[in-house]
Amino acid sequence: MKTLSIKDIAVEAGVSITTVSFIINGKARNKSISEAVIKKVEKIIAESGYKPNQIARSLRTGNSNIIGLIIEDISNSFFSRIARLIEDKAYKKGYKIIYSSTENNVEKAKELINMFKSRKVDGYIISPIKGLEEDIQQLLTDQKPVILFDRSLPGLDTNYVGADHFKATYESIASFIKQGRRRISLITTDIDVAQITARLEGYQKALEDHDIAYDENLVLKVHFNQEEDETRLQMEKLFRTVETDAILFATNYLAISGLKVLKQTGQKIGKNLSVMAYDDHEVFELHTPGISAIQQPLEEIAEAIIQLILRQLSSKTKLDNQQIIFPAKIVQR
Amino acid sequence: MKTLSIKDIAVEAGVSITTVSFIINGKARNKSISEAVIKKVEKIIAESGYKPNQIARSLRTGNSNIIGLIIEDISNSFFSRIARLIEDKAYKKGYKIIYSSTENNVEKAKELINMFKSRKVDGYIISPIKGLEEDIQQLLTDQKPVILFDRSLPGLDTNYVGADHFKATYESIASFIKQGRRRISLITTDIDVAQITARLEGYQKALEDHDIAYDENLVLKVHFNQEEDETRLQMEKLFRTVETDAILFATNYLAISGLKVLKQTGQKIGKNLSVMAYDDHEVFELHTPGISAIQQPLEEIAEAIIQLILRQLSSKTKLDNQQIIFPAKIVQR
DNA sequence: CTGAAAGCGCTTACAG
DNA sequence: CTGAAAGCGCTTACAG
Repeated sequence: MKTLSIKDIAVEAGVSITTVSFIINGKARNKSISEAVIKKVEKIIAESGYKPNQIARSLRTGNSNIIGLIIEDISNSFFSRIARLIEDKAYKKGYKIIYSSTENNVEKAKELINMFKSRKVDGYIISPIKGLEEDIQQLLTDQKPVILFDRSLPGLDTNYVGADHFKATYESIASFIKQGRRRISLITTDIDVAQITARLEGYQKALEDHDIAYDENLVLKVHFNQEEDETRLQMEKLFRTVETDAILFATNYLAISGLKVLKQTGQKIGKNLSVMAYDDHEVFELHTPGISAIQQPLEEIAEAIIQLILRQLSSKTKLDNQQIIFPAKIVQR
Repeated sequence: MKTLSIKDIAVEAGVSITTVSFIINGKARNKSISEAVIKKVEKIIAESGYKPNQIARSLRTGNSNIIGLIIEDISNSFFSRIARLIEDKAYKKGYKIIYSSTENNVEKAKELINMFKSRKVDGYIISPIKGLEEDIQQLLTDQKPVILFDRSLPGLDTNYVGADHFKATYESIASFIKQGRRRISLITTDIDVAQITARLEGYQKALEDHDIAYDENLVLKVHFNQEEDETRLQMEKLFRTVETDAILFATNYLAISGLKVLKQTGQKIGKNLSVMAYDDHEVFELHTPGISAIQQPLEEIAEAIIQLILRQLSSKTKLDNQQIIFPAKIVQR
């Protein structure tokens, strides 16, 4: 069974493909096609189950109704939740999402952008990594809507949606200090992106403001793409050799690994040790004792991203870029 | 800056677009294009950064190098992990994945299939729901590669990759009974799909084989799309009113909700209550006490899916459908 | 060894 | 009120 084309419909209805096209695209009234013809063609379309070929439409119009979403890792719950929310909202507006994970690999990320380009996606939602500046600048130069989220890239003037990581980290460390903690450890990753470095800076500033000396032995920068076993070994060593009364984990997967290590080594969280995680996760609520977490407002972030990109997509002229920064919330457990 | 087309390259090189096309598609030697021309054209392509327009290519060839992935919910960790693995493997073979969540909504799922159709995806990987039989049959009739996974649809002769849910459930219930449990509760959902009903059947058969009467008060079927609060209320009521010494949760998100309820009501897991979850989750390993779980072999499942679909994609002739069922593993904690 | 031309299925400026 | 025709950027059968 060959799939139907606009021509088949036109022949069947005894009109030109132009007329059919106008009707499909809701331009019929505009173009003053007679009601009778509209009715007839619509009936034939409905009965035949004809669906316009989007590929042909894309080739002709240059757009695709697809938004490309580039994230670090879809299996990370922060990203998968955001992805679900974005997909949902985009879908309601007639846009589809095509996504891919970069795994923090610059080469893969560049390829993804190229692939999205050659597929003529209408807009880009990117959680960027260092090294993509040029590629993203090129998209901007080509007048493509680009929304960065979670992380921004210094030197690029783009739309950005994120949370105030510096402030959230600062406050979490301050809350540790208020509890009387002095030997506060930060376990973070070595990825060189703004949202991670901001967490280190928030940590340092909070210590400084409370007259606590920065001790680099308390800071562990885990290599991004290493095996979890390796990460756990490093943490175990830190916990064994350095005296610590509080730990802030800069990502939820680091916190999960850390909790496994603490469980295994039998170190109890509570009177002598406080723990907090960046980005909430079901594990933390259910853990005994509950683990405090810094929560980014996922729903608001997703909504802001979609609003920004739709605004760009529907505007003929270049709009001013917006930076939308949401406060993150500390959930004490 | 206009994007380059094959014509620009042809003009620049002083050859026809036919020649350029042959070179791009690796058919140059085949078509006996001279080495000198090949070199020259390749150089120009590399220097100009020209990327072929995939939309035009798709329109002409009828395929897209895109595989459509239709799942229940990308934010469910079972699906997001599978999605990541599939994306990874597909990517290495030059295929891209475009995904969407059905949210167990038949209408949305049908729309997604239609959208994928009109985007001319090369193949479909679907975790199906009841009501899609006709649409999927249509894809098969159109000779499109279709792989169902996680759930199968009775009456459809397709490729299928999944786990033996009946056996896994049977064994988990049997292990409860071996521990001396008699009042075993099953908390499941009301979605009418094979992989969920198989879990109920495994539960019933295990009870029967061990001469334990089936008691419907012990079985809770939670409505799929309801709010978590509602689910928790129902569970709380069950735990309060019905005597239970073991609980099998038929999905990981139900188990997570259930653990929250148990935590809140102060019911301890251990001597008087065993708990097991279907599909593992980080929560279960870290929970105190650890929660046993039924683990599907995600890596093997993803690999089998990709193998099957690539096999179909690269074969000119119709291949026999395969059903690949992996055993699930019980992790006792 | 290489190219002119048809055609994939649409949209739209133009003409009547 | 409606249609013929050009063109989006490719691939490929055919011709030389």
